[in-house]
Amino acid sequence: MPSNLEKARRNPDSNKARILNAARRLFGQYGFQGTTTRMIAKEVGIDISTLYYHWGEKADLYEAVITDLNEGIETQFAIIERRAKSKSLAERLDIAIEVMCDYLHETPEVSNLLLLGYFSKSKTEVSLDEKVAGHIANIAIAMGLADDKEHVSPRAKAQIMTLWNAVLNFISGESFFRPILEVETSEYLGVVKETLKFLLIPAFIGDAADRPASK
Amino acid sequence: MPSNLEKARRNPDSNKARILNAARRLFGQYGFQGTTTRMIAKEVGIDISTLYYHWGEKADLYEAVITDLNEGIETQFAIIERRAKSKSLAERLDIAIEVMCDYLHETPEVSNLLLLGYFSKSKTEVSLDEKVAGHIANIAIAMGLADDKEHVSPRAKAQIMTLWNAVLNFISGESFFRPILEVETSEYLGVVKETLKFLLIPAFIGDAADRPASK
DNA sequence: ATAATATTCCATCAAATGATGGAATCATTT
DNA sequence: AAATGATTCCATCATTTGATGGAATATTAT
Repeated sequence: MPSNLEKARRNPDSNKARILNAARRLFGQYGFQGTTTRMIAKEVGIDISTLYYHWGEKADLYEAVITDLNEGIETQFAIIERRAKSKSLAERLDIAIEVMCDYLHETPEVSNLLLLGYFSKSKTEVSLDEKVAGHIANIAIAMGLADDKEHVSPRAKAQIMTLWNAVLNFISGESFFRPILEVETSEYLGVVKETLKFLLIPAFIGDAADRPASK
Repeated sequence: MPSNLEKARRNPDSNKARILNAARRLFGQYGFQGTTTRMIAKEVGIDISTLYYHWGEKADLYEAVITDLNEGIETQFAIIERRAKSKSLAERLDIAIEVMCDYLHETPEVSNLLLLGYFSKSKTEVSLDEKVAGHIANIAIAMGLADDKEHVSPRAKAQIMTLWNAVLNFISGESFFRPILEVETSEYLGVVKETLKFLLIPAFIGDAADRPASK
């Protein structure tokens, strides 16, 4: 329920809000099945019945987490769209990569939750990311690859998905990928941004210009 | 245990082997925490104590699944390496994308298991994919981007990771991404391959051209 | 055929987990 | 201060889950 979420957001010190935040961290780290209501309650330092009082059953809390998270992402898209206005495609992509990488790196549970939503089926039907189509379309528009949500070409969608997933993967899998890359924590985000820009921006541009022979 | 796995592989009709295969499918679909030993036993049509008799505790079975899966992947890398010998970089990348996409598309649990391994921390420390570093290095060598496992540049690693992750994401998230792309099931794999080749091959080639000569 | 070994299932445990009722406490209103 | 409502915790349930002992059955070796 949105009014329910609103209540938690208005008072960030309330137990209700603290539960939501702890749930986000833990669901993001261990997934829906891997997180117990007791883990969340313990993290907040309250009894589990307080948790149930505020959010109802576990699946409802999870749903609230996802809704909250999707709104956070949409806020970032709005920022990108505003900053990308009247820029070249290359600059727009640069901005998009910068903003999303920074945002997700600050709140790594978000990437994790999204990826878990994409790839793991929960026995109990909790998944609810039909929002993704919207995200993809929003990026397409912000990048100037489409004029409205209904007319994004499949090719543009596939390309944006590749980019979007790559960002999520690198942020979410940092603990996994960073040692392999042998870079310091402080350098990781920079390496990721650089790699993504280097790999993908030329391809997007080449495509937008109707594929001239590159290089 | 390798000898343990070997036993199951030698007799694919044995309950031991059937348990392993069911476990792979279910762990891949629902993750470690989301899969119960009873689910696996039910799928095979046996009692759970038979499962415990053959594989010991749940975590051991999971470990066997992962080991089995990693060996399957290494087999594919060997195929790629053989077929890619003495081809141009563009052709090598093409072959790698073709082989891995086809293989993973036939056994979608594999991508899922790998991704879950990357992104979800299990409370019980079961994760065991230090193999990934090896996979990345293997691709780098097969692509001719490096001469030996110890000397793969971070940049090459990051690029290969992007490609590798993109493949896993698209295969594993098909049920999620295909409706968004609005393509038929029969077309999906082709669209994915095309997108990956189009986006990534030029970037790899451009980069290799900048590299101080090696081959 | 007999003995030894391997495999399977039934019954059962203990712990963990999702969930709830109800008493106690705190805050707000009147 | 009293009354009303909101919040919190304790105690407790019913299920689910990982795991095991032991009897029964099948398989293999002698």
